[in-house]
Order: sequence, then structure tokens, then C-alpha cells
Amino acid sequence: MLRIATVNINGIRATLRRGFGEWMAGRDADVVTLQEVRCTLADLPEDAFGGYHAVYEPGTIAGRNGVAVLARRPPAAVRTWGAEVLLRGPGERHTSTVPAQTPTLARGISRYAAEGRYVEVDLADAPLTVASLYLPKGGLPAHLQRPGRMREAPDGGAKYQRKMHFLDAFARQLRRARREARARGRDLLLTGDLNVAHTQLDVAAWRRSQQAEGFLPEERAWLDDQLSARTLVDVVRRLHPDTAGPYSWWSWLGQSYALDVGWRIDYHLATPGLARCAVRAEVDRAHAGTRLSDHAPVVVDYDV
Amino acid sequence: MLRIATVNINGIRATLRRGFGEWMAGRDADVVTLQEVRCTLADLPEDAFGGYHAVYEPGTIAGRNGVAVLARRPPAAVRTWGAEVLLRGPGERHTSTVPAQTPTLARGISRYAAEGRYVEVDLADAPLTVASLYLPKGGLPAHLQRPGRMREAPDGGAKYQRKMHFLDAFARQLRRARREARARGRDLLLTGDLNVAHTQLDVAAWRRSQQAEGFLPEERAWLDDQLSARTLVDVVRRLHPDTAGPYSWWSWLGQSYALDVGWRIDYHLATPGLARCAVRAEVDRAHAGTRLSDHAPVVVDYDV
DNA sequence: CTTATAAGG
DNA sequence: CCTTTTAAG
Repeated sequence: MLRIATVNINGIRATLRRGFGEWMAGRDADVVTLQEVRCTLADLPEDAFGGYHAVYEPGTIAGRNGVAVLARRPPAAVRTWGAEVLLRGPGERHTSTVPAQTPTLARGISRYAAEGRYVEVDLADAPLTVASLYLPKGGLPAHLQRPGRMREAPDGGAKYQRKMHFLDAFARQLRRARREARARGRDLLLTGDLNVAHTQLDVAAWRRSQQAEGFLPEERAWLDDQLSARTLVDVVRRLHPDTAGPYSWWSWLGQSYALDVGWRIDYHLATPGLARCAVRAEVDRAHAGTRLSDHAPVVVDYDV
Repeated sequence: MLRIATVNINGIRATLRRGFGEWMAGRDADVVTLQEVRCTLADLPEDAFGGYHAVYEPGTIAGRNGVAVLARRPPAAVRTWGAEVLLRGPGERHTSTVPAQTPTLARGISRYAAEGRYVEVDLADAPLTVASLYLPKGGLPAHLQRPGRMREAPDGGAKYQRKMHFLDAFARQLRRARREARARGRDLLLTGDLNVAHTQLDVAAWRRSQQAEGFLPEERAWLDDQLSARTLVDVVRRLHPDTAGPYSWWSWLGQSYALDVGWRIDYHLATPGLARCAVRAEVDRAHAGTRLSDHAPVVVDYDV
């Protein structure tokens, strides 16, 4: 049995203040993937990752993004999109910076290679490659940017276009990752914050969110494309085919969390063989009193 | 009897959180001058100034500087270096922006006119002009910027030079202000954060601070020049000629405040007639439990 | 509403 | 060590 969790922690220093260490100790996961670690090597607390082996791709933008994979057993291989990667063993004070293996980069992805948005590891526990992914939040296309809808200055759809370009390039990169994992005799599990909700079941206020970034038709169509070929399976949805949610993100504003007005934008997307092994999936809202971040961990047990 | 206090509040929103309102209510001052108010008109809390008439020169740099004079009675006149000034009566919700009177500007001062560093008012209570001044902190001259001394990147002495240029221009402006006050039949009281300590009595760790900005020979000489002609008198020092301190600023770092390892950089500088009226001076460290900011109020009673 | 940064202190 | 802005979420 392999327990794998994914959570966008939105700044590990803040999340540690809120009890991330205790959550890790109590959650008993074999693998935890993180998004938005948001710190440099120097700022990573020594004991941040408890008894786990940490693989961290911070990216080059200070204080932003940063994806990691924590695992009980030292990973058999580590790959990023060309960036160096930080490794730290359990209980070690020292973090070493090493060149990661690099898959063949798909067209268009290289310009996003140093942003701290993707890292994958081959687990020692099972014939399985686990990836931690953080897709851009994006923004609204120009024609939806009207004063009254937005607090921010209109950007002419720049963030939206960048996200769509990223999604396009990432789709190609993902096909490659699937192929390369298969060639290695491994299943692929893509975890993380996609910043896209798939269907009406995935957004509590779906009706009024149809012109919100993350639930735009083009974004939903993109995610649908990734899932419709059945080369990757949305594991949590497979186990909960008819429930609204379970949501994994709630706005900090107002009473969103208390009222469970959330979004399901954090996923386990697994190759079919692995997806069939998933026996239990839940979003972990049970952490004592406080939220760990604006996202909650998505925890899945795989019977491998 | 006129009680006048000056305090650098280092962000009025933070200071209000720490009980500035309670301090104002309990301190029973007739006039309070503030430095580093650090907010725009829109951010100024409606009840920030309790029962006082407020005169505020925010400057044009968002979130920085900003000097004010609070007075029980509405001031008879308000002057800045050309900037508009914000006025708010006691209990009023509304703040009005009005052109202030402008003294003749001395050579070199106009480039600093919109920084929110100087405002003066003619009190209704007494024949007295009270100014609130916030001088730049500055930095080290180039020859003292060695790695190991500084955490920050060396700037070639730019901040130091800018401060010295400001001091030079302000000395001229101050002479003018004195002259104009006298012409109006008023004493002049210059209060605020000069970011310069005068003598060894004014810096707890004076020996190791001799190469620190605020206690450099050139800065001390400048302040000495302002005081040595006896056209302005350091009121607190006059009443406490032999004591170390009383300090008005302590670093946030370490135990500086608890150990009283501070600096006296906040002053009441008065024309001689007024200075002779000062009967009591103290630095108010007595605020319940917390500090209001990194500075403490300097409170003087004038028997006018 | 929250997390970062950077500059200023 | 603390407060602010700014950008991002």
C-alpha cells in the first residue's frame, strides 16, 4: 500500500507556522508532493521535511513557485526540465544542489523550464514515476476584463495567453513523460495544482464562476483533452464519480472555507494501471483548527 | 502650560494596532507632532486622531515618510514646502486637501519639497510655530562601505551624500523659518526625527557607533552648527545636561530596547525664549507593555 | 485574505 | 527585527 498526498502549501514558512510538521508526522504518507514552496535554499528550515527525503526545484524567481517531492525512501531518479535540483536526506542539515536528469523537452516548454513548476522522481518503493506540477493561475482573456469584474489593472489578456501557451506546451511534455515512463516500465502519477477545474462538479459556485480564470471553457477543454484519451485518469473523480467536490482550494476571502465554497483544482492524474490500484481518496480538511494553506492535501491510497 | 510631544510612529496603522489611540487619550498633550505616518489619505483611519485637529503632509512617495501635527485647537496657519496639506477636524470623517501656505524656499530644498518631511503650523494656543520634521536616515559614505560592515549592497555613498545635501539645504530653510517666525512675533519649535545624534551622551554604544550613519562626524558637526549659535536650543538636553540619553530610538533587533541601548535622535529644538519656558521633559517609555514603534515619544511641558 | 519580495528603517 | 509597497495568488 502506498499513500501519496499532494498539497499546495503557498509558502512553506507560513505553512510550518501552521503545523505542517505535525501534519506530516500524523498523516503517515509515503510520498508527499508540494507546490508553491516559495523559498530559496537558504530559507528552507533545516527540519522542514522531517524524516523524508526531499527533492526540491525552487525555480529562479525569488519567493515564487517551487515544487518538491518528499519520499520515505530515497528516489531512484530525479528529473526536471533542465534545472538543478536540491536534495536533502532525512534529518540532514545540508542540502546539496545537483544537476537533475532532463527529459527531452517538448516544443515551447523551455521558456518555462526555470520557474519551479515541475519535478518528477522515480520512486524506490514501486515501479512508479511521481511528478509534482504547479500550473500558472493565469487570468482573464482581454474580452472578459471589464472594470467592475476586476480589481486589478487589465493586462490585455497577457496572463491568460501565457497560461494557455503553457498548457499547450505542457500537453506535449506530458505525452513525452508518459511515453518515457512506460519505456522505463513505470506507471506515471501526475500530482499537483493544475489551476483548472474540470467539470461543474469541481466548482461549488460553478454557475457564477464560468467567467473566472480556472474554469474558462478553453481551460476546461484542455483538461478534458488530457483525460478523454484515458491515457491519464482523474483518480479522485474515479473514486467519487458523483459527488460535488471534494474541493481542494478555497479563497481566503470571506467564509469560503467554512461554507465549503471551494474548487477542485489539485489532482492525482494516473496512468490507467495505477489508477485501478487507487482504493481510497480524500481531501484532508481535518488538520487541527487551522488550515495549512488556501489548499488542502489530496491524499490517495494506492494498493500497489 | 502647553504639553508638546513628538514621536516617529513608523506606520500609523501598525502604531494604532499597538495602542496609539489609548496613548493619545492618556497622554493629555496639547500638540503632538508625528513623523513616518506612512499612509495615504485613503488609508488614514477615520478615528486615527481622536479629538485632535490633524494637519498632514503625506508626501508623494507611497507608504513612506509623512509628517503631521495634531493639535487640540485648530491651527491659525499651516505651511509646507509647496505641497498640499490634509486637514481633518476632531471627530470628522472627512479629510480635506488644501493648498498650504509656502515660505520662500531656500536654495536646494525644492527637490525635497514633496517627500512628506516637513510641515509647520502656527498654534492658536500661543505665539508659537511648531514644525514636524523627518530627516533622511542616510547611509555610510563610500569609504566606510566595506563588506562585513554592511548587509546591504554598497551604494557608493549615495544615501549619505543625499542626506548631507538635504542637511545643507535644510539649514538654510531653517534660518528662514526662524526669521519668518520672529517676524510674525512667534517663537519657533522644531520637533521631530533628525536621524542625527549630537554628542556621546546621545548614543548608548557611542564608541562602536562612530562609523554608523546618524553619528558620523559630518552629521554631528551639522547638528552642532544648528545649536552652537544658540538661535535654537536642544530643550531636552538643556533640562538634562549630564544624563546619558534619554534615548528616543532603539533598534528592533536583539534586546536593544530592554537594555536601553538606544539613540537620542528625536528632538525639541526651540528658539531661546521658548526654550527657557520648558519645565519638564521626558521620553515616554511607559506605554502599556508594547512599544508604539521603534521610537518613543519625547514629551515636553512649556510654561507659556 | 494571504504569501511572498524589495526598500527603507 | 519591523513596516511598508508590489505582485501574485
